[in-house]
Amino acid sequence: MTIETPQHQATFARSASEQDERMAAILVSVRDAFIEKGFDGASMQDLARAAGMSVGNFYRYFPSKSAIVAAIVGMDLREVEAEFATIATSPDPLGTLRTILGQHIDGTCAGDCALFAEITAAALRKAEIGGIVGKLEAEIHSYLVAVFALITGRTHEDAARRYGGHAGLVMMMIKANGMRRPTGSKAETDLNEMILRTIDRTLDEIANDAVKV
Amino acid sequence: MTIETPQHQATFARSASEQDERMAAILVSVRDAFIEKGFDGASMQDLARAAGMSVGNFYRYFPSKSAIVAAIVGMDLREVEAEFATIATSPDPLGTLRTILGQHIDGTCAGDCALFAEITAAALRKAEIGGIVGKLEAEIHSYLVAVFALITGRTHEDAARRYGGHAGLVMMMIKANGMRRPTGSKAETDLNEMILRTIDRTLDEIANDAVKV
DNA sequence: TCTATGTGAATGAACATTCATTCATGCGTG
DNA sequence: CACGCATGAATGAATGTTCATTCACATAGA
Repeated sequence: MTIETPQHQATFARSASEQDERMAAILVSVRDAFIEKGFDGASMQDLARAAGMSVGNFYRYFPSKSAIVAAIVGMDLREVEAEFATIATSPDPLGTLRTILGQHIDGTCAGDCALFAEITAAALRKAEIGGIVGKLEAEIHSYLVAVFALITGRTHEDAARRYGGHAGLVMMMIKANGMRRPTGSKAETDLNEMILRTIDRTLDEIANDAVKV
Repeated sequence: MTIETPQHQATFARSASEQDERMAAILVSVRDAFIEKGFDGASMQDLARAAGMSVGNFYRYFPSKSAIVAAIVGMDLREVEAEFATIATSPDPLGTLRTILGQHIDGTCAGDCALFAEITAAALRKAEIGGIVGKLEAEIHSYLVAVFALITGRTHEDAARRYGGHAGLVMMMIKANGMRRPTGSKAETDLNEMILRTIDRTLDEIANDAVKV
């Protein structure tokens, strides 16, 4: 079983967009393998099998495990960018931000949480991955600050000075929430509610700090 | 180089407390190896070397990696228990709790954070470790609720119902904070401050909810 | 001597990485 | 159109390494 482009087997020399699609499909499969076995736990043969291809061919796509993580993180970043684009162009940026954050908290998050935890752990150990993750987080932080600037009518610099901590807190909560083991207990829903409340308050604090018109 | 008890080579047939000390010393060394290489990344020979003993002998102490994690978590639990004992017997439980939580946030945390991240990730993957960690977290949660009950003059059940989410939030923030990569940037101190503020507010909310006398 | 404590070589499985090879297609030539 | 060749895509066996786990053996207090 091989991963195939929609119209089977596609052409031979692949176009750039076909390659992108291919890459994305591979990353999705590989992600599952990482979730199941962990960064060090997943062998290259595991990953190749998950991607539906031979080991040798897999090495044509990724020269190392770190490269895979970099690719996955890059894909995540593109998703986040899309979300922030939605927020920025929305008639009600704050409301849209709240909605999207709420979805991230409530979302079953399936395996993404596990991957999050896995990558976080690896980032603390391998400098290479630490750098990649650090860049991702810095970019998300900057996007958040941009939204805060938009909401309050402040410059990006001013917003960064005032709300940098707020942005960090929101990110931390989303991240930490994602790394919880789902238990289905009352404690879980209690905490969920508490997180949402805390995020709401944090955003309120910013909204109430908008420059007067 | 071998790890030795203070008076070299110790006696032969060891007393129970000597064994405990030995075990603790081994765990401390092994912890470092886990921090450096990760759960899957650290091999049993790595761990044995870190503990300053032969592979074969190491297996006499721990039959598996999971057993090591269980032992480490058990040690951590005993530390946490000691902290909560201090809080519970303090003349000002709330103040003492604030102080201890503050220390956990400010603490350089050295490698403990990395180990935290590592164990969290492993807990999501290996059911065995998930169970151990889940128990640890449940116990800490219960200790926190007990302190909240003490502070407000409520029963444990009532406190659990009212403040279960609060306890979860505090734990989550301590945990998430511990897993951050130290950057030394302004964003880091901003977030630190924000976390402390959020914890303070959470505790205030509980303190203000004490039963009237 | 007996038993708790310890050693480190040995074993076989799994691992990352490489490589000789095959496959399938596009393309130029006749 | 038919033929053969160049080339990107894919294969999976081979290589040397590391791993978890076991085992035969050593040492030293009791």
